[in-house]
Amino acid sequence: MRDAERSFREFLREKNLKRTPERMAVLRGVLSLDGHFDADQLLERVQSYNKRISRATIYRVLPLLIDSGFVVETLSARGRVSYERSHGSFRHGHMICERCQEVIEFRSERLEELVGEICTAHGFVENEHRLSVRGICKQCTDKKGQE
Amino acid sequence: MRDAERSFREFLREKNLKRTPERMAVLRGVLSLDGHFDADQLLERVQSYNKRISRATIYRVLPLLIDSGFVVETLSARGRVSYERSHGSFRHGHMICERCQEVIEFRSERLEELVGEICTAHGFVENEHRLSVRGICKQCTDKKGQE
DNA sequence: ATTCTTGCAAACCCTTTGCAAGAGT
DNA sequence: ACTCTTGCAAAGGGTTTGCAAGAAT
Repeated sequence: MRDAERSFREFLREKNLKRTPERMAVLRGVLSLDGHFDADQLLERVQSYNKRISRATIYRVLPLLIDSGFVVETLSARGRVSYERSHGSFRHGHMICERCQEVIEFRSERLEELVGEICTAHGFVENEHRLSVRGICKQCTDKKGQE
Repeated sequence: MRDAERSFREFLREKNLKRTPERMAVLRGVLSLDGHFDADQLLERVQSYNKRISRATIYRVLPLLIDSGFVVETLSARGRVSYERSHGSFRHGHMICERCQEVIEFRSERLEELVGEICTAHGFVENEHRLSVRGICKQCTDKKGQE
């Protein structure tokens, strides 16, 4: 968290952007949220620190957090874009159940390695990757069987 | 193509939806488009078959094509959702260059297998998966080096 | 005949933006 | 001092929806 702050300040300095309490509060909000969140949820969290921070600020800071690698965009149900903390949260993929919309996170060391190899083979420098699998979760399959 | 039509009709029948020329035209549009496209591009293509088909119809048919597995949603640059044909196009991942926004497609047999294994381990029945890697492409890395 | 689907245009909703006041360097 | 950032509220732009006319079954 201290590290994150320092690293974000560094990013701001490099880009000649100012370190404001609002920006730091949004960073703090992101760090405090686990899993997926949308702009509204982030706003709510950030406003719990400082009620005066506006929705516009959330939308203005989010791109900075994406550029600096703290946040990644993800796709949640039905065309909605949401966000996810990137730094500090371990890498994982998502399994999204098309029946109940549940999002199951998983992790695979072999997957990380494999992706690394594929990137190297293409001369691509990886920053981040996301794997999402769509299908039917165990619960729903079981339920279906009982019908 | 014939297969796709048949399969989509089957899907419509199962859902008690009617087979209309408009719906079939949107399917045809999707099948004719390679790679990513957004609602507008699809509309344009579909209107080249039948000018009277409206934007609303595109938006109404797209979810059907997603549910029936012909189309998947993907995330393109800066929070924009786009679509991609699913049936008939081989499975692949995307490498998205954060500098030039180029999308490079790749394919890996080992990756397919690995994902299959992971799903099995979770009792998850896979329909489709997407891997996207963000980073810097070879061209941009090379260019950067020359500066 | 009845029910579903379409096109139109208005409504929606999330995101972006212009502006004047305020904060950071 | 100068420039950047913020909040507000209005604008924007893609997506959704109510409705009456028109197809599909």
